[in-house]
Amino acid sequence: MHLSAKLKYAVCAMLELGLQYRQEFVSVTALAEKRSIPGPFLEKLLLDLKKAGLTTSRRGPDGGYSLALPPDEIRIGDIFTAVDGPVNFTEGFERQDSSEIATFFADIEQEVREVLNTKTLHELCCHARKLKQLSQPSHPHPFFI
Amino acid sequence: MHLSAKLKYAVCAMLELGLQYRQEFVSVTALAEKRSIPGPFLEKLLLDLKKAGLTTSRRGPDGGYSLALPPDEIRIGDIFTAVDGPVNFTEGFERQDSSEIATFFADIEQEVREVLNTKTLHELCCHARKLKQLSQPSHPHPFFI
DNA sequence: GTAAATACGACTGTTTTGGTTAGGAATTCA
DNA sequence: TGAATTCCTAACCAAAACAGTCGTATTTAC
Repeated sequence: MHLSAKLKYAVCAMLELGLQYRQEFVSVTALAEKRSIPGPFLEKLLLDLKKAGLTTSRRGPDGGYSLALPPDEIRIGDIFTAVDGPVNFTEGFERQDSSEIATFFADIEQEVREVLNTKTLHELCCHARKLKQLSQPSHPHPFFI
Repeated sequence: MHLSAKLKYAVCAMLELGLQYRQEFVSVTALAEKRSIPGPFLEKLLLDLKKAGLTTSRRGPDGGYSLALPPDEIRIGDIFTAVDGPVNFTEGFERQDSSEIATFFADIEQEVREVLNTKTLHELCCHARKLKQLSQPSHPHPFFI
């Protein structure tokens, strides 16, 4: 079980939008360059995220995309669902001779959903900021100079 | 996120082998008919499961497949891994500019693995037996006759 | 030897994935 | 008004993955 390229791009883009939340709108081109994502592909992606209510956009000069919600109200599972559709482990098991498996897997499916819905974009942003701070401290403490 | 047909077939087959554990070897043809799985496809599948150490086989008349381990030592996650490869949420995020995401998703990946490794084939078998008993009680209690 | 079964590899058609191209519509600013 | 900038939409395409078949070799039991 692996993640599609589309979903990985989506997570990258959402992280970047999360880090720039409440600043200016970010153009598709800028996002694509910053995160090395094929431009036109990212465009469709951001549109999917918009349809799912996770991003919002503005056209014209200085337009671009932005989060539609604060990062702590966006769950990682929401990104999965918006891009790849909902986690579904029971589809195809419903036919009469394996409905036993369907009910068993409904449980597993629910637990996986909870894993994805427990973590938020805000947590990912915090994690990213912390790592960046450790690797390139831009304002070292005076004591160490 | 959905399950491949291959994986669904594998779970069906493993359940059937689990229900018949310690009885005779089950031929691919018999399994395929019982669970409505395309024969030649099931064949490759059972071979994958064998390579992963989950099933064992015997050739010749009265040959067939059987579990290589008792059902309570086979985790649902083992079936996933054998058929579709290991759960991998971090691959592709390792490149320098998104290693932050890789480390964040390593956590999520681990939690998903735990969900799949917590449930065993034995539990699935029990679940199936219970449902079957409820829907078609072959030996109803004398009191109700 | 013959029949029954697995083992193995090559092959095929369809769907999904990853991505491009081209043009239209909205917004801003001069 | 009009030109530049940006999102929006749809059609298109190649390559890979998926689902499944076929043919044949090998092992085993009788």
